[in-house]
Amino acid sequence: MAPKNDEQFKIIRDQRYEEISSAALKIFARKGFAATKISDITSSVNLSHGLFYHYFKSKENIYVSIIMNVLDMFIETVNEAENRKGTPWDQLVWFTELTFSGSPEEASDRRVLVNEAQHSDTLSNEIKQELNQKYATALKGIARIISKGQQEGIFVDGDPLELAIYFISLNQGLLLWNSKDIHPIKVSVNQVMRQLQA
Amino acid sequence: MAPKNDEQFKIIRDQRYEEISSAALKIFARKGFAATKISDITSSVNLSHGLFYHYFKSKENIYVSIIMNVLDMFIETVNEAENRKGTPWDQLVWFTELTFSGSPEEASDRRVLVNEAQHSDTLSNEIKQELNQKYATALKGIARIISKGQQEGIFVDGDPLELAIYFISLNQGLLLWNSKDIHPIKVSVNQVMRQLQA
DNA sequence: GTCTATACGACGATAGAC
DNA sequence: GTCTATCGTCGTATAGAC
Repeated sequence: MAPKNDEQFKIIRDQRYEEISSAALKIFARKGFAATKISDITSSVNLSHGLFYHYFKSKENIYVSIIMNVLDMFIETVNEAENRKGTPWDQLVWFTELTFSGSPEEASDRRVLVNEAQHSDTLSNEIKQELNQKYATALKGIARIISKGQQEGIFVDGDPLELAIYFISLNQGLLLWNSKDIHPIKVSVNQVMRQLQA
Repeated sequence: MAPKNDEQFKIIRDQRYEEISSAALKIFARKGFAATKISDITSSVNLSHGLFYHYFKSKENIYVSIIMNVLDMFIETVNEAENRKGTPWDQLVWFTELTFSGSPEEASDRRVLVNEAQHSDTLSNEIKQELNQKYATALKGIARIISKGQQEGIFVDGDPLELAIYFISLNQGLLLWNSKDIHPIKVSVNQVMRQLQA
């Protein structure tokens, strides 16, 4: 009986889960894993300390789940770009525009977060490996697009995987740049694409 | 009397100071400020816990002093490039080669460290401002080189400061890339310079 | 100058009331 | 399901012996 209540509970629970994750992402990105206190998260969403642990097993647990989620979306975006209509050039332009569209803060936060996770010593090797694997998957997608573009003669010659690394490095370097408070810029897609132009 | 002893003490103290700083840089870069324990630092250089505080006032103190030092060296390198013989192109090639020469780990560590410091919420605003100012100083140096190159017609058109940001972002993105354990690459100076090429 | 021992506070996680 | 109260641990910084 009352299956409807169960479902509604689940929906509320899921919404709350998302709300907590989203707030936590921002805080983790800005303070780092170690410096982030559970109370930082709970106070930002009006959640009691105790109840937090009904949603997540531990601090590491929420941290890892957030990062995996970000990486999955990253892979998904690359796949969308690859399956899109248009030339490889158009596909990467679309990807770049998407990377720098929307709130710069959110994009920066995601980047900073993943960056810290990949680099940090606090995560176990298994998790870091899984993380790197997801990242590598996305990278290979970019490399495939570049490779196709090379065959069509619109991209510069060279190892597609290496070119993908240059491409991604510039993208992420720019994202990180705009998270600093020095001189934020409106990223020019053309300038980013220059790097690959034949 | 015994001024020689005093001097030798100072030399030993300075050497020890450098030794601690150098070890701490590596650890801070890999674990982040918050996750780094004083004992991590002291145990890596065989220093007792108590004695550490004869060298540095606090954990934040050593952290900030290391970062300021890294940034000063960064500015110094840009100045050297600018005052060098050769075309602006040669100057930036030299700078890029230097950036990726030597131990990739050390270069990555410095980059990761400064990156965290610039982004982190734990540092006071005064310090972050000083830090950003140093960074901006270096950036303006790069911009001047680019501007000169534009006048000579060897660099692409555009706001020199913005182009400097692209240039630095790519450099740093690549440094961060090589600090990940996915697919380290030997950075090609030509590929980096493509971005500025007229 | 170098060490050991300890004070003191902070934080993650849990227990248990409602 | 939600809260408050508390435990246990860890880590910075200091005090004080040698």
